[in-house]
Amino acid sequence: MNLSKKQIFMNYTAAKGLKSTRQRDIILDCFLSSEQHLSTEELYLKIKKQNAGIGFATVYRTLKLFAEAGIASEIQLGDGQTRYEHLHAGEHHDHLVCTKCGAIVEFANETIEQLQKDVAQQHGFTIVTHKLELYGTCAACTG
Amino acid sequence: MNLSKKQIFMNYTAAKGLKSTRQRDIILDCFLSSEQHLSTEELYLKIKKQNAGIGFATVYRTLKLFAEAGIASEIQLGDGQTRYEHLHAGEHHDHLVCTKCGAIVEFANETIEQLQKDVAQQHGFTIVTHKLELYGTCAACTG
DNA sequence: GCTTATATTGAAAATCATTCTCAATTAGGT
DNA sequence: ACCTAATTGAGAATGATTTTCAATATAAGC
Repeated sequence: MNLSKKQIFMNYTAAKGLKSTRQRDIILDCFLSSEQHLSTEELYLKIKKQNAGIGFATVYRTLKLFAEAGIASEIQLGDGQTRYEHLHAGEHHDHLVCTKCGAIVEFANETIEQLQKDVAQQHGFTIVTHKLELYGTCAACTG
Repeated sequence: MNLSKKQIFMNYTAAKGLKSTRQRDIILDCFLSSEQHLSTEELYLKIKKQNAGIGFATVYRTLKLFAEAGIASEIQLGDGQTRYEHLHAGEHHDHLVCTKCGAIVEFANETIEQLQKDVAQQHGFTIVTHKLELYGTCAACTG
């Protein structure tokens, strides 16, 4: 799976005439081996531990590149930081966010997706993406 | 309708021991007479045209106060700016956003709301709020 | 393997939206 | 009118992200 993500990214950079660099390899490995929903800064700090000397500007740039290449997608969960999650082709999911402990749970619901399409059609919109986030407290924090 | 929003706000400030000021009156009037979804900066510029000498810090502060008072709510539509919309008690709606012309259409769908609650319950979450945005192109821009 | 053109990098400066600081002003109760 | 606390405006400060730019590294051509 990681192999194919790397493939996709290499194909993308090749097609765009971009170069393959040590930094991008390191950042990609680190991203792929990370849990979901890391913010740019969190990933930057993680990378820095293993490989000093990679600037945060490069991490910002590279994550944007991952998103362009289609192997990552940006999410904003209301804490003012952009996070990136792994993107599996054709898949889509939404988020439950615990406002107390910050836990993030993913879910997918085909019926909701379909209703969204219906709503969009009623208003003449052609939907490209959507964002659905449910904010509240998780089981542990609700106690 | 505007009268009752003013009432709600006056009740809120009174209960909190806050004072009623010229600036807050102007900002409230301007907000109430504005279209939905204005960003803080847009509202600030609109106010400035009519009443020079109101600082942007005051507009920021006052809009936050409107949100606290329950007559406005903050929304983030992915353009990096916080927008405020009129909040009608008990009502909730979501947004269709045209990524070409920036048009924003509101919609409400009871079935989706119910499904969200179901999903949350399945994961043990107690939902407080949610955010649903559909991004795509509106009828005019799709052509 | 060396040259060359171009993409990339790191560091610092710049930007953008928003918040904070603080001295000066103002509202509201007494 | 007087006092106390809330409010204001301006600018500084903040935090996340982007840009700039000179130095460096990569891929392609010879």
